[in-house]
Amino acid sequence: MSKTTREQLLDVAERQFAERGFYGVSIAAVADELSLTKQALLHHFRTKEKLYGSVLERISRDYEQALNDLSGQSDVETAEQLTEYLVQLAEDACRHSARTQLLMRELLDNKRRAETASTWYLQSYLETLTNRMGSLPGWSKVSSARVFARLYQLLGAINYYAISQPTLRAILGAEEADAVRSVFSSELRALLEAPVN
Amino acid sequence: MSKTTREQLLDVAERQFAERGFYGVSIAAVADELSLTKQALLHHFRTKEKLYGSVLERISRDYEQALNDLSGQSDVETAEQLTEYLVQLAEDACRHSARTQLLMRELLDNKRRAETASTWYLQSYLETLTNRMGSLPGWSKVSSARVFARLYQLLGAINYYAISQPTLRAILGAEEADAVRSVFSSELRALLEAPVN
DNA sequence: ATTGCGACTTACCACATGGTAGGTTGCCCG
DNA sequence: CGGGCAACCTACCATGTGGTAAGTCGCAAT
Repeated sequence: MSKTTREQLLDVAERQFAERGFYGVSIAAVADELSLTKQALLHHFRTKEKLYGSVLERISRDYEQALNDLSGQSDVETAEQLTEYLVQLAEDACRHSARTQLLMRELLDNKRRAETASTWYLQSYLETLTNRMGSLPGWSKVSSARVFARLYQLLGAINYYAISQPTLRAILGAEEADAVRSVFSSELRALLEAPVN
Repeated sequence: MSKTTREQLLDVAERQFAERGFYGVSIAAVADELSLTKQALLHHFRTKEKLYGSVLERISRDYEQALNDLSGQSDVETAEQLTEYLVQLAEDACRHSARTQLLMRELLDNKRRAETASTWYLQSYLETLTNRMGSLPGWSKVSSARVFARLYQLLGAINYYAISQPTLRAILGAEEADAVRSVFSSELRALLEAPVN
């Protein structure tokens, strides 16, 4: 049993939106990649915006589930667990670079697309992570703003690095880029363990 | 003496490209904002690509100059100087958020626009900064890959945070967002001073 | 005065885009 | 067998796009 047409369309759309952005993609181009007409696509998603929204929705579902998996793991949260989660996140962000790119674009666009659907997933995601981090031994007495600042710096480092991968490979060359990648996780740990200022 | 039309066009184009990306902007919209026709714009920049290229060129010139200012300052580089430079960079990135956004978009797009003009400014910029950091006392015995990884994480934290500003304000509310911003620099310092792993 | 030129304009065009309207086909269910 | 419906299709359209062609206007140099 193969994927449904709808899912295949979402796959292609996700990749194309990630590569060229909302305005850079035509629904005809998405449909064409599956040898369909754009009307077939419009049959599944009534408008281009709906298609884009569905792509985003699917991603946010996946993210939320990953977060739930983390939440469900245990009550006694240790620094190691959070660290490992973020290290894992970094690797996923690089592996699924299309998604990372798409979300980065969404972050850039959402001043325009304001309010509507931009906040949704980030909201609870950031909330949960901040709470987790704030309840760690070293962070319990720190202001929430400071916890959040540190967390966001880590997320920034991770996501920015993930989307930079192709560029870095071009700038540094393959071997040096791989060398960087292999030490990235351990440097990430160093940042996590850095004392509060 | 006011700005030339050409410069005004570049200003508007820079802002619009930053907000909506290359494909999201029409040259007519740029010209319209100055009450000109799109043909007036095409008179100054022969094509849309040329306009975009000119915007990028102007930005990269400014960045290079800022870097030169850093280079010229002194030979005995101290950790404090680099730290202050990065803190300054973070504040500039937030202040000139349009530029930061545009460069982020360029980073996302340059797999497509491959090779041509994407590397240019980043190349020397990263090179210089890496060398600076690598020659600091604490980093002199560390592999270049590790130096680079740490540096790139810091740049990621800075740039990601800068472009997130409007979203964060929406998610956290103005007062909490301001609170985060006021501790951001000091947390950035903490990351810089974190020991190597 | 005339020429030349930079800075614009209106008129126009080929083309791609998102979307509508109205089929056709094949399958499942009664 | 027949109705309904999902999943496509062809045909068409209004709009917006980047870009060309050709002209106007003011001004500075000869």
